[in-house]
This record gives sequence, structure tokens and C-alpha cells, in this order.
Amino acid sequence: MTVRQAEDRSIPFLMHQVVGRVEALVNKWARPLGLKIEGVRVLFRLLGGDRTVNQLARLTGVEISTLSRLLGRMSAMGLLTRRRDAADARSVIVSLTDTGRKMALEHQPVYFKDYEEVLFGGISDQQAAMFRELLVDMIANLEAADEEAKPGAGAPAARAANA
Amino acid sequence: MTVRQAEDRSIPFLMHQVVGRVEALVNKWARPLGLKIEGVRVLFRLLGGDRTVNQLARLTGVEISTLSRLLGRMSAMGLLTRRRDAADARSVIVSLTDTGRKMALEHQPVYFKDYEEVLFGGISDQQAAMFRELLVDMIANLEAADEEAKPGAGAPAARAANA
DNA sequence: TTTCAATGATTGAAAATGCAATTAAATTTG
DNA sequence: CAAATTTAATTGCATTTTCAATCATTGAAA
Repeated sequence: MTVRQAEDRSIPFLMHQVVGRVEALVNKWARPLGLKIEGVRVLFRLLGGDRTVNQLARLTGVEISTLSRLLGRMSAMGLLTRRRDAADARSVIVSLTDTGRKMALEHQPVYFKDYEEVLFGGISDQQAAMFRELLVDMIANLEAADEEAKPGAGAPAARAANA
Repeated sequence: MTVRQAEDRSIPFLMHQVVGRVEALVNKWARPLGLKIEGVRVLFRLLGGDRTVNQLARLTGVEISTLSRLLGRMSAMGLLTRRRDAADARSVIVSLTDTGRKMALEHQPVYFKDYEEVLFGGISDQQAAMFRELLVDMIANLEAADEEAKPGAGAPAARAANA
């Protein structure tokens, strides 16, 4: 216990901490359901309607090949189904089964109550709103940076002739 | 391109987005160095002085067994060394080699310039400070929730009689 | 329309991860 | 001080993840 855990106050570090802790907590929470956080995200997301694999990947932030296998497992668990899109036979449409929908509906409120309330305890709506805005700004910044990176020079090697 | 990426405005989701994008960006950036984001964190962290494996785990948020193996790889790359602590022979002290220090010093400024400036573009110092405070509050909340969870009842099964 | 490129999803194989032992040393307790 | 407990780090193993093919389909170009 020599090193205090708050040695680094940088925002990226703190954000990483928050996200990591939320993940750990949700994983523990979701374990009895046979899911991890990504599975929970997929499950809840599908309550909003059917989605293609691609859409799910974007919406949940799960890498597409990882997602493909995750969907296979969740399908084997009877939580969802996959079928070819009639309109575009490259796409696969993912839907909740009755079992999956039931599980999602049953747990979603508990999930939100447990973790969003925990997270925002003692934080006013106004503060939360501002926080959210800043996050949106950051995402925009990152997106812009990513666009920029596409055409021209790449990564540190270009500057530092490598190590 | 049917689904807009901002379909979900919830703070956990947005935070996940930000962290995920930062990670992706840093991974791309660090690739020419033969590292991923965790390795970069370890490297920069060690600029602050030698650390035990345990301390590094806490400071970087990397799981300890994962970290142990990562240190093995970085050691093989010649970036750091491990030696038993004379004062407490259970601990292992991790130090940068000259090569590692050189790499860290060379890239740290670029790293911070590239990614922290990107992240906070258009965000005032005052806003950033408030943002940071909220993150600290959230971490405290999560920590408290984690403590609470230790003794008594566990997870959703306890509430929902399982799915 | 035949060819070429782009898109969506899956899969093979190598690498990485996380959990649960395991080993070893220090600390506490009887 | 011996036994039991705790702490630090590593490793074995099963599972996951990732990257790079691969396959099928669609859209664009010649």
C-alpha cells in the first residue's frame, strides 16, 4: 500500500479507470447470466430492434470478428437468431428470441438502476449534462483526428525514424 | 450507413466510446514501437521511477498476470529489467533500461501532444477541471459500490431468481 | 454483360487474456 | 519460535481475441 492509487490525475487515465471499473462490475453482475459486458450490450441493444452484424459492431464497439463469434455463442444459448437479409444477401440480421427478449427486459432496469445510479451518485443532472456534452465533444475531436490520419503521414515512425 | 453512430447518448456508452477510440488511436500510434497501449503505459509510467509489478498493475490498470507476461515481452525487447527486491524478496522491481528510457523520453512528448491535445481541443481548462472532478467522484462511487458488494448478497441472481 | 472493386460476414491460426492454482517470502498469531 | 495467514509474482490451461485470409454478394466501370 505504498503507492496511492490516485497518483495520476490525468483525464485519460481517470477515464480508463472509470471504464475499467464499470466493466469489471458489469462483468461480475452478468456472470450468472452467462454473459460478459459485450454480451449484455448486444442483448440490450437488440431491444431497440433487429440489427445487422455490422450495425451491432458499430453500436457496441465490439470488433467484428469477435462479435461474429459472440453472436454464435449467444445464438447457441438461445438468446438470438441470425438470418440472411433478403434485401441484401451479404448482410445477416440479428434478432432476439423470446428467451433473449425476456432476459433483456428482466435485467435491463436492474442494470440501469444498479450501475448508472451508482456512477452518478451525488452528481447533479446539470453536471451530468455538461459531462455528457464534453464527451460528445471529445468523440468529435477523436473522429476528426482519425479522418486526418487517413491520407497523409502515419504514426510516430514518421517523426522519430523509429526506436 | 443507415444507423447513426450517436444513437445512444448515455454517459457510460459515450465514455466507452471515448476510451475505445483513444485506445485504438494509441495502438495504431504505438505499433511501430512494437507496443500496444498497455506497454506504452508501462513504459511512460516507469519514467517516474522503478516500480514493483504490483504497483505497476495498480498504476496502469493492467491485470497482474497479463502484466507479468507483458513485462516478460518488454524485457525480451530490451526495454526494461526485472530484479528481486533485496528488502522484500517477494517483490520484483521493474526498471527501464537505457533503451527503454530513451524510447520513453523520445515518444512521450509526441504522445501527449498528439492525443491529449486532440482530446481536449476546444475544451477550456475550467471545463476540463470540472470534468476531472466528476471522474474522481465516479471512481469514488464505484469503489464504494465495490466495497458494499463484498460482504452480502451478490449480483442479479439474488434479485431476479436467475434467467 | 463481363470484369473489377467494395462490402458484409465468417473462419483459421497465432497470440493474448483471465482465472485458478502454485511457489516463495514475509507477517501475524498462538 | 512454529504454524497459519497474507502478500507478491508467476504459470497452466481454457477461453477469447485479433489479424489476415476467405467466400459470397452487390455495385461500379468498361
